[in-house]
Amino acid sequence: MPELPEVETIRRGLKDFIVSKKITKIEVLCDKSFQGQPDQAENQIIKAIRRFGKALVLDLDNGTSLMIHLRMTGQLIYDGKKTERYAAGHPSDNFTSALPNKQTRVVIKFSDGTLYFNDQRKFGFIKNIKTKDVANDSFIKKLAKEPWGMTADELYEKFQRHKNSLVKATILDQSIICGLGNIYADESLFAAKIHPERRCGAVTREETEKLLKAACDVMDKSIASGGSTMATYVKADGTKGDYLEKFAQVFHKEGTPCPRCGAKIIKIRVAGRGTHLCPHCQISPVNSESGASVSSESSIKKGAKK
DNA sequence: CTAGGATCCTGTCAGC
DNA sequence: TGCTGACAGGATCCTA
Repeated sequence: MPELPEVETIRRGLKDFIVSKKITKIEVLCDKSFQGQPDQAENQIIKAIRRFGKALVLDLDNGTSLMIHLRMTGQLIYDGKKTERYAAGHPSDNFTSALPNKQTRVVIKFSDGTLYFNDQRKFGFIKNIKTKDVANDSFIKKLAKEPWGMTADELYEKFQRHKNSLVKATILDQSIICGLGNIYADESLFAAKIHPERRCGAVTREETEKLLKAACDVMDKSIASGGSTMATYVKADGTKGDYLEKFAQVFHKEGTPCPRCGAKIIKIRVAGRGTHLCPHCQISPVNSESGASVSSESSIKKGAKK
């Protein structure tokens, strides 16, 4: 779940709590969630936290690193001894409830606090690798540039290479453009007025530029507000990051009016993912393009449209 | 090489 | 109330 803005939020927040602190103990509660030797990281000081796309890397004193990927449902929750808590990742009651709990997979202990890695679906992981091998990690080395560092020409060229792919599926591919996930893909396409089922080959250079700019804007805003799901807690005050409520225009908004034109936002399925859009602002290729080669698919109605 | 679908896993919710 | 199937803020693997 966590997309680039959430992971960046975690990195920034966690930095103050754990950098230059020593890991005293790592407890692995679910074998699948930790690859490698946890004890390699014990009694090591964390020198830095880096982010590569949606992955985090903690560099340790002894030349090894801990790579963390939260995938769909991962969370990192730092619990200080003196009641302060910093939590981000997949939103849930775990942010404020007692830990460890049933979804806690790995516990990283410090002398003055504890970092919990929670992950309901166990898709995420932590792994121990050598710091010098980070750049060659199979996941990290495939990552494309993030939207801020990519030019419209570069993205347009990639679209031409994948001209028969659906544009939404393409921008979710981290080797094409890095950082977008299901939320920001939908939000960016809405902002750029591009229907998610358009074929990449039919997206113009100008639209590509709008899309790239939209991706930057949407994620900038999210990072500035602390990601969609972060939360800083003092004691158990129930506050949460609320990107979805404050900034989302279409994501999880099916049935509500489009903020631009008032038409009802709908939810459909594209490339196997729930996809939100305005059927008026984002013109369907089925109705507009001559090709007619795009298979119409089931709309997961809820705001079916009149 | 690209494109599309299944799959990993647990929990929740809608519909019967 | 209980059961069943669909779905979930990700990425990889397998197939054509």
